[in-house]
Amino acid sequence: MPSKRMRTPNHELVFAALRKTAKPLTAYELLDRLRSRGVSAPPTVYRALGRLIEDGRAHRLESLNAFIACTRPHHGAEAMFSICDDCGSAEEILDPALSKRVAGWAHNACFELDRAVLELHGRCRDCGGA
Amino acid sequence: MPSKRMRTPNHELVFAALRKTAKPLTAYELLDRLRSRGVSAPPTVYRALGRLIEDGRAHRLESLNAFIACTRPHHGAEAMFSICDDCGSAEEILDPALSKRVAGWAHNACFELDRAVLELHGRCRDCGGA
DNA sequence: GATGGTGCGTTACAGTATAACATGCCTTCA
DNA sequence: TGAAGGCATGTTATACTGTAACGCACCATC
Repeated sequence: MPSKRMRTPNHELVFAALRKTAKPLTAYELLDRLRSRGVSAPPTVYRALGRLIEDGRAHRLESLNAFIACTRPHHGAEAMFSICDDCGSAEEILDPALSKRVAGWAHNACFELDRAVLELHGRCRDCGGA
Repeated sequence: MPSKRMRTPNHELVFAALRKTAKPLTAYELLDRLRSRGVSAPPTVYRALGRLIEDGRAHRLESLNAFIACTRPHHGAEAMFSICDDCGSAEEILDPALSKRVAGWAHNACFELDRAVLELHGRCRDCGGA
């Protein structure tokens, strides 16, 4: 029998809040935005985030302690981001050559890779990447 | 006139504690280990860590909220790590091709790169990377 | 109608990081 | 000599991030 787990109103509230902004949001920012919708405490937010991440619908940005919606579901744990420290926006990086290079390194080093955290900080095209 | 900033006993205490272990340490683990040496509160540890990082003598592992000594000083912000989720060890990755690929992506995307956070989670050679 | 799985609300707490202010030690330079 | 400023530190308090542990409700199954 496959999983019994379902999508719930809380999951969708959090997901919708993430999608509404271009910037990653912290769990507490999400909480503030959803209090009016009945979300009252951190565990609710964290539980929904955990679920969205499991399901590939959101990602955690480790270097910001923040979360972002993932529109295009992807394959492995290969989620890579560019983060603009000026405007706060973050975008998913899709670069197969880069993914391949990471996998190649792991293979050469006999490292059994589970998850790659790749987050590039700087300034986006609009903010000064002239 | 160059910087007046000096290395102080606190910096060296923290640096020595980091070097004494193979595993990354959190700020509070460092604090516990250094209480007997007179370090009494978080700000002291965080200030020393900030300085060590500025000076290229330590790195922060974003996905662990932990810190590790950097023996070989390096060039840019290119610090990349493999992290074993079994034994807790972390090792610096030196892979020029990978660094180049990251820089290449940034260039193509007109992204002005300041700092790359690259942390690979999995199992090291000893722990199961058979 | 018992049982068990899953999600939720709530409280309390653990873990991570910094603000703000006071003190002391230098160096500089009048 | 001594006033002034920079830097590191000590101390207290607080902010931010994340989880444990409990109890309840719902729903499916048998």
